[in-house]
Amino acid sequence: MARTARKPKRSPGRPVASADGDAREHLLTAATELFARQGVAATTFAAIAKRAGLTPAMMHYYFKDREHLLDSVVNEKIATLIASVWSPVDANAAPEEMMRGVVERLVAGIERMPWIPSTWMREVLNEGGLLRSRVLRTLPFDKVRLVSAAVERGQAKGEIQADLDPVLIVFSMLGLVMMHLATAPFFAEVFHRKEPDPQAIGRHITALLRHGLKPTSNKARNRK
Amino acid sequence: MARTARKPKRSPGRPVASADGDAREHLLTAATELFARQGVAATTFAAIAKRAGLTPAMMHYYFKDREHLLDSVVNEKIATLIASVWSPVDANAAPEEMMRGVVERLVAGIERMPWIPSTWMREVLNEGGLLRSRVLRTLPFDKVRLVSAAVERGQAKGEIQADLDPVLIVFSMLGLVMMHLATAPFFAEVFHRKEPDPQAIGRHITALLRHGLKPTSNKARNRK
Amino acid sequence: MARTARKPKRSPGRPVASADGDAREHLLTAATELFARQGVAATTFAAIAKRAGLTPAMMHYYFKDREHLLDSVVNEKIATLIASVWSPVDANAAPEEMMRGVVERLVAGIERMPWIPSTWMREVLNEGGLLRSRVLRTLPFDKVRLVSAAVERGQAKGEIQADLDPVLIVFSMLGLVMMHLATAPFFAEVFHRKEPDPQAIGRHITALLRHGLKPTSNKARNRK
Amino acid sequence: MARTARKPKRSPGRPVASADGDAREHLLTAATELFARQGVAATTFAAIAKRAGLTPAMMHYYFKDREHLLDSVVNEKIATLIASVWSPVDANAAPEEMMRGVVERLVAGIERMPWIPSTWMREVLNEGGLLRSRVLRTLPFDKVRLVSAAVERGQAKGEIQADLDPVLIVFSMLGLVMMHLATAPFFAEVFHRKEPDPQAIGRHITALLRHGLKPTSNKARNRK
DNA sequence: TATGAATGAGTCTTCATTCAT
DNA sequence: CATGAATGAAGACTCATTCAT
Repeated sequence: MARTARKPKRSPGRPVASADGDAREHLLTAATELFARQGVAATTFAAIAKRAGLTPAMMHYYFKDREHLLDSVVNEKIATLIASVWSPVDANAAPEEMMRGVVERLVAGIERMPWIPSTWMREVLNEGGLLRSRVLRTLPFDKVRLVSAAVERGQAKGEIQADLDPVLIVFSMLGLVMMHLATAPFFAEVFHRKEPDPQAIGRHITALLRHGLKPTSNKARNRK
Repeated sequence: MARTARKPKRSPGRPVASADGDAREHLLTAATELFARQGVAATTFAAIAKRAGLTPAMMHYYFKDREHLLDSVVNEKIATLIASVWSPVDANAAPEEMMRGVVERLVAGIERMPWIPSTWMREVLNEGGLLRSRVLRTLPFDKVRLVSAAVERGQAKGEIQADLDPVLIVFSMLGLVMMHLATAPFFAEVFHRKEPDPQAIGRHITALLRHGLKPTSNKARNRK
Repeated sequence: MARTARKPKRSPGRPVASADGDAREHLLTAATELFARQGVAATTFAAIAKRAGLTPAMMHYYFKDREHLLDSVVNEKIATLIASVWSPVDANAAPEEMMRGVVERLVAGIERMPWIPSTWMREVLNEGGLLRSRVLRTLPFDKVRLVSAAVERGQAKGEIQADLDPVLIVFSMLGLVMMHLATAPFFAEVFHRKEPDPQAIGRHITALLRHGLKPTSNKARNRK
Repeated sequence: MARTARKPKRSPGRPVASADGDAREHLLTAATELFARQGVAATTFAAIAKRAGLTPAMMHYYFKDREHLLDSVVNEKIATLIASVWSPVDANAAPEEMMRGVVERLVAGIERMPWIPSTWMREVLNEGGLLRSRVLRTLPFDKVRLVSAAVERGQAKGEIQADLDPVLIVFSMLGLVMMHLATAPFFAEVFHRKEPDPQAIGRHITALLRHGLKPTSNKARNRK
């Protein structure tokens, strides 16, 4: 009896949701949330529409197509974040300064779009990720190279560890941020601790990047 | 559901593929490879079977259904790797020693199972990952806590940076390995460089964990 | 499960069949007819849809799945018949009167839904019948007990044979109706006679219930 | 973990079940039991084999085919019962005597093969029943006509109600037996009473056939 | 006799996509 | 803009059937 056979009513046309007007934005938001939670492949048009209180047909009205939906997510959401993170990079800044800035802006951006880290890990970094090639086209390689070059200069001056790969280190830095933010729920689940807040994670990563495991105190330094 | 006599036109039952015997192992291998490349959700039974030169029906013959297939992957493959990484952890070792061992064994294990990092990131760390709960059950929390405890002891003795979270650091360490190994193809694709080999990545991570960005030379140290 | 863009070659969505509007009702009718002829287990979604000039997918559109379809058949069709048969039963009527009314209304109902007897025998009375538990929930036991009680009163007054089981007799009565109506085609097939019409069967059953094999004695005849 | 992935062992050939030798008979028995419970359409070769402790392949070894299995069930089991019921019919006996004999032998036969009533109702009487045409070929129409003829003679002599159809009455008689025996579990389930035993059902039917609902008049009672 | 491996066909079900209204 | 109806193309899963061993 709990089972309810669907008896479709015969009354077309009257809109139901998106009372505030921007149905398209609602749909895009619903899409990003589901993508983060379930991954792109597992998210159906119907699910997105339902979450926004609309019908699957509306998805096609606004986005035409699965491909176009992904285009919209990347171009209207992810590209914006990327730009906000990398645009301010200044060629003349010190490498550590650059990196601190990038990390800070990334953390800030993710606080506005919490669905980013999960989606990034799943759909961009992973081989076969469904947003990968789209996102790749929006990456500001020139800016990234600016940072690598700064690191190399720092290594030449003896201010940065020579063992580090100057390109990989950019990945390490961003990857640590994404990974820790993306796995915060996992971490909480596994260790039965409360989810670490972004700020705490930021501090942890900064500390790690600055000095690695080694302490900076005189005591430790003297003991060596 | 209708069970009526059904005479096949073509003769079934003639073995065609996997003449070398262990069809099941072939299928499992095909599955892990596709899972790594496309993700679990996007990998169909048919695709796995085809890759092993068999029919979808054989997937059901050996694994019954999707759930059981995932069980098999976790229990027969991932759990083995996890055990090989964590079992040797010795409660009395120094924290850095412990962490070095874990990283080494993990890198070695991944060299035998290159599909691990991608799958781990996508299906274990990610919320909604399809192997997550299964893998969680096989994690040796006691061993992980051993490492955290060692880090805490190190911090108490002033040998390890106090700013680091002793539990998060385990995640950072393993996450760096997984992330760099998983994104090696991405890295190569983005920067048009050859894929970094696991050893190089290992050295990079070790260097980062030891000292962070700071160089270890006297010069740098003195300057402070 | 893989959700990749899929551009249909041929244009979907063009309504083709059941232009007269109530596709759902058509499907339900097709279902009951096939259930009666082949049994529930042997009736596929595809067969039902085809009979109504639609596609299997439409079955899922209207009924979600097999379970819900069966729910619909029982709740919207069988339950209605049952109610029409038993609701009018009056606690104060004489037992023979009650039974005559039930038989009459049942025969009348079956003339509107000729698929009932076959389905009832196969899917309700039979152990393992696929509608059994669903139908059971809709049976008006209180009304049935009213009849049994009336029979018992009749037996106490010596107006009804004491050898009869007052509950079984309700089954005998309904069973005779169902069985004779269900097996009318069988009967015709076996004896190469034309199918007996419901009225003829009704008279036969009434005669049998009244006096069994024995001819009406003078005494009884006079009493009338 | 409860989930057990099947790891087929590689050891062919050694029989497991049917220690007493007659595997074929075991399979046939398993088949009839499942047919009675679930119906023919819903019973798979695998299910039958499993119930007999054998593999589906053995079903084909012994019965070749689904069609041949049904042939075997009818020819080796049902036909035997039918013969035992009808063979003894004596052309010269009184109609009531004939019918009493048929009912008695049928009840006795069913006590040896309790799966008969359910299967008969589902697969023989019902249109589309999967054993129908096969069973039809084994029916002794001459014997059935003997009974009808006797009933007609009885009606001519005024010893049997003229309102009864002399052919239908044979159906009524056998149908009552089959139906009450087949629905005994249903009856018990519905009324929360213990399953009526065949003897009680036999008495009920005999009483009903003899006099219908009417109590035995003094005259009739005295005649006995 | 008996088994395990293998297969093709078919069933249920989901889904992206289209279109008339 | 929005909906409901409709469809074809898969995907998971089942099963009768076959064959080498």
